[in-house]
Amino acid sequence: MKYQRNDTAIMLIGKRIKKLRISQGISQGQLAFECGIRINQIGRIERGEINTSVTSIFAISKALHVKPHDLINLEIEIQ
Amino acid sequence: MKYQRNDTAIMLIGKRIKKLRISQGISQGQLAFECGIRINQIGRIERGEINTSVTSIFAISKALHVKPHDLINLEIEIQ
DNA sequence: ATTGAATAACCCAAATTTGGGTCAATAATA
DNA sequence: TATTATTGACCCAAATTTGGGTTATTCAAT
Repeated sequence: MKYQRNDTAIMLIGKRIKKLRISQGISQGQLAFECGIRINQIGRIERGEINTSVTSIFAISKALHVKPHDLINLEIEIQ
Repeated sequence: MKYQRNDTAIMLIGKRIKKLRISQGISQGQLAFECGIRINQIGRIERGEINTSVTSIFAISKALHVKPHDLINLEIEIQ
Protein backbone atom coordinates (compact mmCIF):
# COMPACT_ATOMS: atom_id res chain seq x y z
CA MET A 1 0.00 0.00 0.00
CA LYS A 2 1.21 3.46 -0.76
CA TYR A 3 1.87 6.16 1.71
CA GLN A 4 -1.12 8.23 2.53
CA ARG A 5 -0.52 11.95 2.93
CA ASN A 6 -2.97 14.45 4.30
CA ASP A 7 -2.27 17.09 1.69
CA THR A 8 -4.86 19.46 3.10
CA ALA A 9 -3.37 19.38 6.56
CA ILE A 10 0.22 19.80 5.50
CA MET A 11 -0.72 22.64 3.16
CA LEU A 12 -2.63 24.48 5.86
CA ILE A 13 0.16 23.99 8.39
CA GLY A 14 2.62 25.38 5.86
CA LYS A 15 0.47 28.42 5.28
CA ARG A 16 0.15 29.01 9.01
CA ILE A 17 3.90 28.81 9.50
CA LYS A 18 4.51 31.24 6.68
CA LYS A 19 1.89 33.63 7.99
CA LEU A 20 3.41 33.59 11.47
CA ARG A 21 6.91 34.02 10.12
CA ILE A 22 5.92 36.97 7.94
CA SER A 23 4.00 38.58 10.78
CA GLN A 24 7.17 38.44 12.85
CA GLY A 25 9.21 39.99 10.08
CA ILE A 26 11.79 37.25 9.69
CA SER A 27 13.04 35.50 6.59
CA GLN A 28 13.06 31.79 5.88
CA GLY A 29 16.80 31.92 6.44
CA GLN A 30 16.43 33.42 9.89
CA LEU A 31 13.76 30.91 10.85
CA ALA A 32 15.91 28.11 9.52
CA PHE A 33 18.85 29.27 11.59
CA GLU A 34 16.81 29.60 14.76
CA CYS A 35 15.19 26.18 14.56
CA GLY A 36 18.13 24.25 13.13
CA ILE A 37 16.38 23.17 9.95
CA ARG A 38 17.77 23.83 6.46
CA ILE A 39 16.26 26.74 4.59
CA ASN A 40 15.30 24.41 1.76
CA GLN A 41 13.30 22.36 4.20
CA ILE A 42 11.57 25.42 5.61
CA GLY A 43 10.55 26.38 2.09
CA ARG A 44 9.24 22.92 1.35
CA ILE A 45 7.25 22.85 4.57
CA GLU A 46 5.75 26.29 3.95
CA ARG A 47 4.77 25.30 0.42
CA GLY A 48 3.10 22.14 1.72
CA GLU A 49 5.34 19.87 -0.31
CA ILE A 50 6.30 17.51 2.48
CA ASN A 51 4.66 15.61 5.26
CA THR A 52 6.91 16.86 7.99
CA SER A 53 7.66 15.40 11.36
CA VAL A 54 6.71 16.00 14.96
CA THR A 55 10.24 17.18 15.70
CA SER A 56 10.14 19.79 12.94
CA ILE A 57 6.78 21.07 14.14
CA PHE A 58 8.17 21.45 17.65
CA ALA A 59 11.36 23.14 16.45
CA ILE A 60 9.53 25.58 14.21
CA SER A 61 6.94 26.44 16.83
CA LYS A 62 9.68 27.19 19.33
CA ALA A 63 11.46 29.49 16.89
CA LEU A 64 8.17 31.26 16.20
CA HIS A 65 7.39 31.58 19.92
CA VAL A 66 4.13 29.72 19.68
CA LYS A 67 3.11 26.38 21.08
CA PRO A 68 3.33 23.28 18.90
CA HIS A 69 -0.37 22.72 18.99
CA ASP A 70 -0.93 26.23 17.68
CA LEU A 71 0.48 25.01 14.39
CA ILE A 72 -1.71 21.92 14.42
CA ASN A 73 -4.99 23.44 15.47
CA LEU A 74 -6.39 24.10 12.02
CA GLU A 75 -9.88 25.03 13.16
CA ILE A 76 -11.35 23.08 10.29
CA GLU A 77 -12.32 19.47 10.14
CA ILE A 78 -9.85 17.53 8.07
CA GLN A 79 -11.36 14.53 6.30
CA MET B 1 24.63 17.53 9.98
CA LYS B 2 22.66 14.70 11.42
CA TYR B 3 18.96 14.59 11.92
CA GLN B 4 17.78 16.07 15.13
CA ARG B 5 14.94 14.27 16.84
CA ASN B 6 12.93 15.56 19.74
CA ASP B 7 12.94 12.28 21.65
CA THR B 8 11.06 13.75 24.59
CA ALA B 9 8.22 14.98 22.42
CA ILE B 10 7.81 11.82 20.40
CA MET B 11 7.94 9.70 23.53
CA LEU B 12 5.29 11.77 25.25
CA ILE B 13 3.06 11.77 22.20
CA GLY B 14 3.38 8.00 22.02
CA LYS B 15 2.39 7.64 25.63
CA ARG B 16 -0.59 9.89 25.11
CA ILE B 17 -1.77 7.89 22.13
CA LYS B 18 -1.43 4.64 24.04
CA LYS B 19 -3.26 6.06 27.04
CA LEU B 20 -6.14 7.27 24.88
CA ARG B 21 -6.32 3.98 23.00
CA ILE B 22 -6.38 1.93 26.21
CA SER B 23 -8.99 4.19 27.76
CA GLN B 24 -11.20 3.52 24.75
CA GLY B 25 -10.69 -0.22 25.05
CA ILE B 26 -9.33 -0.85 21.59
CA SER B 27 -6.27 -2.78 20.50
CA GLN B 28 -3.38 -1.59 18.40
CA GLY B 29 -4.80 -3.69 15.61
CA GLN B 30 -8.16 -1.98 15.77
CA LEU B 31 -6.58 1.47 15.88
CA ALA B 32 -4.36 0.53 12.96
CA PHE B 33 -7.35 -0.60 10.94
CA GLU B 34 -9.33 2.53 11.67
CA CYS B 35 -6.59 4.99 10.78
CA GLY B 36 -5.06 3.08 7.89
CA ILE B 37 -1.63 2.69 9.44
CA ARG B 38 0.14 -0.64 9.89
CA ILE B 39 0.00 -2.16 13.34
CA ASN B 40 3.78 -2.24 13.45
CA GLN B 41 3.86 1.47 12.88
CA ILE B 42 1.29 2.09 15.62
CA GLY B 43 3.48 0.14 18.00
CA ARG B 44 6.56 2.07 17.02
CA ILE B 45 4.77 5.37 17.46
CA GLU B 46 3.41 4.40 20.87
CA ARG B 47 6.84 3.28 22.01
CA GLY B 48 8.32 6.59 20.88
CA GLU B 49 10.69 4.92 18.46
CA ILE B 50 9.95 7.09 15.47
CA ASN B 51 9.57 10.74 14.63
CA THR B 52 6.22 10.39 12.98
CA SER B 53 4.51 12.67 10.53
CA VAL B 54 1.75 15.25 10.53
CA THR B 55 -0.41 12.92 8.48
CA SER B 56 -0.06 10.09 10.98
CA ILE B 57 -0.91 12.42 13.86
CA PHE B 58 -4.04 13.54 12.04
CA ALA B 59 -5.05 9.98 11.13
CA ILE B 60 -4.55 8.65 14.65
CA SER B 61 -6.34 11.56 16.28
CA LYS B 62 -9.33 11.03 14.01
CA ALA B 63 -9.47 7.33 14.87
CA LEU B 64 -9.28 8.21 18.57
CA HIS B 65 -11.98 10.88 18.22
CA VAL B 66 -9.80 13.65 19.52
CA LYS B 67 -8.43 16.68 17.77
CA PRO B 68 -4.92 16.58 16.34
CA HIS B 69 -3.68 19.27 18.66
CA ASP B 70 -4.84 17.22 21.62
CA LEU B 71 -2.03 14.81 20.81
CA ILE B 72 0.49 17.63 20.46
CA ASN B 73 -0.42 19.70 23.49
CA LEU B 74 1.92 18.09 25.97
CA GLU B 75 1.14 20.55 28.75
CA ILE B 76 4.75 20.65 29.70
CA GLU B 77 7.41 22.81 28.22
CA ILE B 78 9.53 20.84 25.84
CA GLN B 79 12.93 22.39 25.43
C1' DA C 1 -0.73 -24.51 33.71
C1' DT C 2 -2.59 -23.58 29.06
C1' DT C 3 -4.66 -21.28 25.55
C1' DG C 4 -5.22 -17.30 22.69
C1' DA C 5 -4.97 -12.42 22.05
C1' DA C 6 -2.07 -8.47 22.13
C1' DT C 7 2.21 -6.40 21.86
C1' DA C 8 7.22 -6.14 21.11
C1' DA C 9 11.09 -7.12 18.35
C1' DC C 10 13.10 -8.32 14.67
C1' DC C 11 13.97 -8.44 9.30
C1' DC C 12 13.80 -6.36 4.56
C1' DA C 13 12.57 -3.20 0.63
C1' DA C 14 10.35 0.92 -0.94
C1' DA C 15 8.92 5.58 -0.28
C1' DT C 16 9.73 9.80 1.80
C1' DT C 17 12.04 13.24 4.37
C1' DT C 18 16.14 15.79 5.29
C1' DG C 19 20.54 17.77 4.51
C1' DG C 20 23.41 20.07 1.36
C1' DG C 21 24.25 22.51 -2.63
C1' DT C 22 23.40 25.38 -6.86
C1' DC C 23 20.83 28.34 -9.83
C1' DA C 24 16.64 30.78 -11.53
C1' DA C 25 12.83 33.66 -10.42
C1' DT C 26 10.72 36.99 -7.61
C1' DA C 27 10.47 40.86 -4.46
C1' DA C 28 12.17 44.71 -2.26
C1' DT C 29 15.14 48.71 -2.05
C1' DA C 30 18.41 52.16 -3.34
C1' DT D 1 17.21 50.67 -13.70
C1' DA D 2 20.32 48.21 -10.98
C1' DT D 3 21.38 45.87 -6.96
C1' DT D 4 20.48 42.98 -3.21
C1' DA D 5 17.86 39.89 -0.49
C1' DT D 6 14.52 36.42 -0.51
C1' DT D 7 12.19 32.54 -2.16
C1' DG D 8 11.32 28.74 -5.41
C1' DA D 9 12.96 24.96 -8.03
C1' DC D 10 15.94 21.88 -9.10
C1' DC D 11 19.68 18.04 -8.19
C1' DC D 12 21.89 14.35 -5.36
C1' DA D 13 23.04 11.30 -1.35
C1' DA D 14 22.10 9.87 3.28
C1' DA D 15 18.96 9.10 7.00
C1' DT D 16 14.54 7.96 8.40
C1' DT D 17 9.89 6.49 8.09
C1' DT D 18 6.55 3.29 6.42
C1' DG D 19 4.76 -0.91 4.69
C1' DG D 20 4.84 -5.78 4.97
C1' DG D 21 5.99 -9.89 7.03
C1' DT D 22 7.53 -13.24 10.66
C1' DT D 23 8.63 -14.68 15.28
C1' DA D 24 9.18 -14.03 20.23
C1' DT D 25 7.38 -12.15 24.36
C1' DT D 26 3.90 -10.54 27.38
C1' DC D 27 -0.62 -10.54 29.13
C1' DA D 28 -5.31 -11.90 30.17
C1' DA D 29 -8.69 -15.28 30.64
C1' DT D 30 -9.89 -19.87 31.25
